[in-house]
Amino acid sequence: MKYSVSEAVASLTAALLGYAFPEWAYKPESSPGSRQIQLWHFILELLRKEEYHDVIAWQGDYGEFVIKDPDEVARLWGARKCKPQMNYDKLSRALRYYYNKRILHKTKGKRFTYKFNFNKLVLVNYPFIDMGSTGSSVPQSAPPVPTGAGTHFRFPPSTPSEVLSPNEDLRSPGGMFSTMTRRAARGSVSDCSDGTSVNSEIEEGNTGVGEERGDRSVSGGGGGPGGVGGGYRSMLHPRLSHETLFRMYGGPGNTTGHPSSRGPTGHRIHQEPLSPFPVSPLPGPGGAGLLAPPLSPALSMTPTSHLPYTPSPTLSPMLGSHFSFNPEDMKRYLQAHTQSVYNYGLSPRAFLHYPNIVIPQPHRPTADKAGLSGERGERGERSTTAGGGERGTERHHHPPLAHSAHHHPHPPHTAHPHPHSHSMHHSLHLGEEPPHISPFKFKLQPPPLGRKQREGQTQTKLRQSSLSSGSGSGSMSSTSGLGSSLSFGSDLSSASGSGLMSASSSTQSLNSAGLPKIKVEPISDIESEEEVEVTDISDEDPDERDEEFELFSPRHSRATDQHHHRHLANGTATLHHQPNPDEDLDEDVFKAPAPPPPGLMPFFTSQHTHSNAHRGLLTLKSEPTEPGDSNTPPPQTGSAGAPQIKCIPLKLRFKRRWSEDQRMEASQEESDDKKVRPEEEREKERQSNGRMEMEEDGTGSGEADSPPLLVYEGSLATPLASHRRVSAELHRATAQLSLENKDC
DNA sequence: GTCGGAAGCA
DNA sequence: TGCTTCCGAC
Repeated sequence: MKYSVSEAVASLTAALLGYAFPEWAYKPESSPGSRQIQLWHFILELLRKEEYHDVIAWQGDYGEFVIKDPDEVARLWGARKCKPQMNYDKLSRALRYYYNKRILHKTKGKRFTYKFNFNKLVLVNYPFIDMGSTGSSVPQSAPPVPTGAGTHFRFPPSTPSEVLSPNEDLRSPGGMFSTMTRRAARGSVSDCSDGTSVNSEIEEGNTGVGEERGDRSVSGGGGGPGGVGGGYRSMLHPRLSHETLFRMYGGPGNTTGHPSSRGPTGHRIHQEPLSPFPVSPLPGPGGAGLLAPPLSPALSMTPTSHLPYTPSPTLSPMLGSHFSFNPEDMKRYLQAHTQSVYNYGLSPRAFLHYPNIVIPQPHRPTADKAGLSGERGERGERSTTAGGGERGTERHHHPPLAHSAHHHPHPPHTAHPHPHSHSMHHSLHLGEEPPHISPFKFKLQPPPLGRKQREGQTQTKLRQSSLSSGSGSGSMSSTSGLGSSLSFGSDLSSASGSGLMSASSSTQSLNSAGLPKIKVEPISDIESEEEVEVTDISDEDPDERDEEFELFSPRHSRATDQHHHRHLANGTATLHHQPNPDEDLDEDVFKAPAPPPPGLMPFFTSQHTHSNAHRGLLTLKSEPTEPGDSNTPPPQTGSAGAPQIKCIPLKLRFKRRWSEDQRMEASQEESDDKKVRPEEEREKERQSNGRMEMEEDGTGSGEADSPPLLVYEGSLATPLASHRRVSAELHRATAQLSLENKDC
């Protein structure tokens, strides 16, 4: 067809250009519902052509581009669409429509600067791909964002310099072909004769080229997983499973030589799927190959001016070589992605593309009922220890982001109610490796902006936890959420004081550049516990939730603070969201609960809905160790307490743990008090603490911060202060009951 | 400059 | 559906 050629050309062009931008992104076919080129396609076209870089170019953050010459761009667009009257005002209106579609965002404070939400584009273009574990249940087209674009991008763009490494950046398949590419790239962008293709001539003969490119990428070290024949064209099966994706993107670190690191074709797949774009949904001539995830245009083309290195899209230092997992590089990639998450809205899911990244998973050798008790014991011990750095205690809430190095102690998720939704988990288990506990965890470090507040937050009792999903749109200033570090797979339950540590560590991790960074650090139970915040965006307001990055955005944090955080004694808060079906799939990454230990499965399975699942997660996450929370988490707003749980053992268990912890803490506290304070004072304090606890329980004030899950239906709702005591007792009693329900 | 509603077109 | 056009508001 008319596109086959053009596609091939586009593919080639992209390859030659050295930036892996899936050709499908430029194709009309990738614009559902329209045979006409869409504006964003057009923009991409311009962006990928050097000749237009003086008119429009990638700049700033990942996916961010600036229209240097609005009039010219408008003119080109008008020419392209045969709309001579086109002007920037109209063009910009069209761009604004992308806001709600989440295809594009406006970079506030920067004129003519926008950002692509690649994740969204992917979703748009890969409707059939189950991007998230729960993605299947999520509507593809998220609801419009009521708050408008204004609420987005709370994070000032951070400099990519730290985020991107030249190598990574350049790991595009076709760097060496830059010259050709440029030549080839020259097309008539303003050709209004052909509404479907910007550069019709260029795209001619696209077919087949993609494969070639794919091959090149393999040999060229390109970006890609190369191997994957078909270049950007994807030969994906209509229903690409997560497993497949993982395979595509490399399973366990290549260092492990995991089978999953190889593509279907047997080509080695690189673990660094840099591009936010997954394989093209379009069938490729090659047939079977999965494409190598192309580098994101943003990554490859991202600005050069402020980068310490020059990420020329056309030259890749890495040419001809295979990617080998380099922790440093990986880290950078992660950072880039993180940045995207923070600043650009990319989903944390992007981490899925980084098989080598170890997302701490709960280390539960047995992953059984015993796990809890054991865990509990560990925790208890830890709780008494200030900085316990034991590892392997992280728990499940981590989204199954990566599996390679990181072992998933969880048993097969066969019991999972959402086969599709949690396919990721399955994929993670590909090639079941021996249990391995990652000694490191990756934490998303909030951008600078949040830091200040975060510190403030920390100082303020570390009450607000960042990742909350709030419904309200926050102001830039409210960055409390930023302070939270995301710990994928980190354990919520933490020893007391962990929050502080976490906060400090996070702050620490923030570099002067202010980039959101991925913090790689030894897993500390305590820390992990506190970091749990991350989470569940499922409940967020559709609009807000919509943007993945918002998970990390201050706004969320703030909102969460106000409405969803559960404040932990240690200063960390767990957030919970209100279920929202419209959520972006991206969020699933977070949402997707890691498989619970067998014993807990019932609980999870019972959570059928998205939100429920989340809650389940949250519940786990919030597994509280903090004394302050020990009694009862605040009631979750909305349906939190819904009788979805048939078998409550989990909660009960948690409860029990809480109670125990509380007791322990109390004891400890008392001991401490005895040392330094008179009995009377101690008593006073205890009482005070008790009140606080009760309040946090949900029996008191904490409506805003209602914690999700752990809440017991029965215990939660005791609004009256007079009932606090009773409630506490009830909780304890319940905890006891948990023993009975243990086997539920 | 940016936003977003409204109406209209293909 | 995806803009295009117009326009008032900020």
